[in-house]
Amino acid sequence: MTSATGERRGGNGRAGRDPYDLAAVLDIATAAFNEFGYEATSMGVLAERLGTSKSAIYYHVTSKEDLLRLALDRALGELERVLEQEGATTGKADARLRFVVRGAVRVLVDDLPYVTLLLRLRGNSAVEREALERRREFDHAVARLVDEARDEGSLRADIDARTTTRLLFGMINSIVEWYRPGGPLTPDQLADDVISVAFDGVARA
Amino acid sequence: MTSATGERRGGNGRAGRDPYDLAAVLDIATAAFNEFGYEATSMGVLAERLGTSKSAIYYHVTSKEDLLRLALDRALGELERVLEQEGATTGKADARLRFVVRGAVRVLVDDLPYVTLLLRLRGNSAVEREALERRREFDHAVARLVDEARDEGSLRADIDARTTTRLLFGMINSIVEWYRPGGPLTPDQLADDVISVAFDGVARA
DNA sequence: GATTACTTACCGTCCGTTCAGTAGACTGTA
DNA sequence: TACAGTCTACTGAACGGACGGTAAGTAATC
Repeated sequence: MTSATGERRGGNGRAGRDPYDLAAVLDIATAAFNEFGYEATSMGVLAERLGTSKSAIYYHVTSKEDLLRLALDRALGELERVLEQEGATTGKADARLRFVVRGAVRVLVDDLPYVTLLLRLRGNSAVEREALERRREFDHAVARLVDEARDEGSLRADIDARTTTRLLFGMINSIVEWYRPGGPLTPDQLADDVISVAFDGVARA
Repeated sequence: MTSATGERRGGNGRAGRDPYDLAAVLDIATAAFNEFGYEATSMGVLAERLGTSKSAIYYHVTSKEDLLRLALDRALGELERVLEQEGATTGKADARLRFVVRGAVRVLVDDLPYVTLLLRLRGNSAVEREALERRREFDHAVARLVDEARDEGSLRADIDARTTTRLLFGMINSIVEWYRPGGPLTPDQLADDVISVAFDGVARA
């Protein structure tokens, strides 16, 4: 049996060996899923990278798909948390939208591999479809913000709100394809640049 | 033996049965690769969708990877053709950049499945790495255009040119994730919107 | 001796690919 | 017109290997 989070035991009961680190397993699994693709990543390779055996993984996780579910849950949880923060719920719509964009960029950078995995989903299994559904709800919440900011007069009204949202988040999400922490661009600078380009464009003002 | 294009014969020699349509095979294969992911698409499913057998496919193509190569070649060829057109080689850098952006959007729409496949590559095999290399060359050509447009004074200079290019093409490439031909937005309108948002931003002018 | 956290060995399935055989269309010769 | 020969374009069955997952046993810790 698995617990609600999918971890099999993990805690420190009284007897037995040292507990191990589920987070480390997830880190390595997520990195491999991103590197090879979920389907192309074998449990054997995963075990090798973890320095254990395949069956050792199955002691803690019920299936390969369970690893995927746990990883996606983390990314989605972090993104959803942005929408719940005060900056996203109070104030002018324009400021709330900018807060959410900045928050999304931060989550993207802080949990880069997890969000990368989320953004590459295809929906081939129940786990993937559920994650896509949660992602769609996030997108809708942002779309509502865009609508409000438009009504408020902060955003241009000559382009469809849905298209605006999609182009906006297309730009944001593409960050996972090239940004690597530790480079010349700090997360805060990146967020500044994204907001600046997204709201004011690349042309000279 | 395969020909240079990877097709095995295809033409009409004198004897034998009706030739068949390689383009149709590629269409179906590309659609399936996009739907399930390349690794997760089995030759059996492909054969089923084509209404033939697995081994019939192997008469025309040497391997599953060959199908991938042919599909990627098509997408890359179309993108590279944009850079060779007159609008991309003569005139002000700003106009050339806008021409290339518009051309890229058009290729994206016209060959949506093929470009989608290209944009989701991971680089797990030689075929994928070669395609990524060609794509990188395309990106570099665009980056040079961005540089020129900046020097010319048409683009803002407060943001790194590389970051600008990436955000610009992040926005453009994200189109494959949501745009579907036949919807309310025509390809030309889409190109207009992309250029407008990319160059002038989503904020009210 | 109870419980945890494994290890080694293995199982059934599916996948990409191959191979032997063959039906159908055409050509060349009589 | 007949029919052997040649070529294309397949079919159906099979193969080796890899993969996700399991079963049974065991060392470490309480």
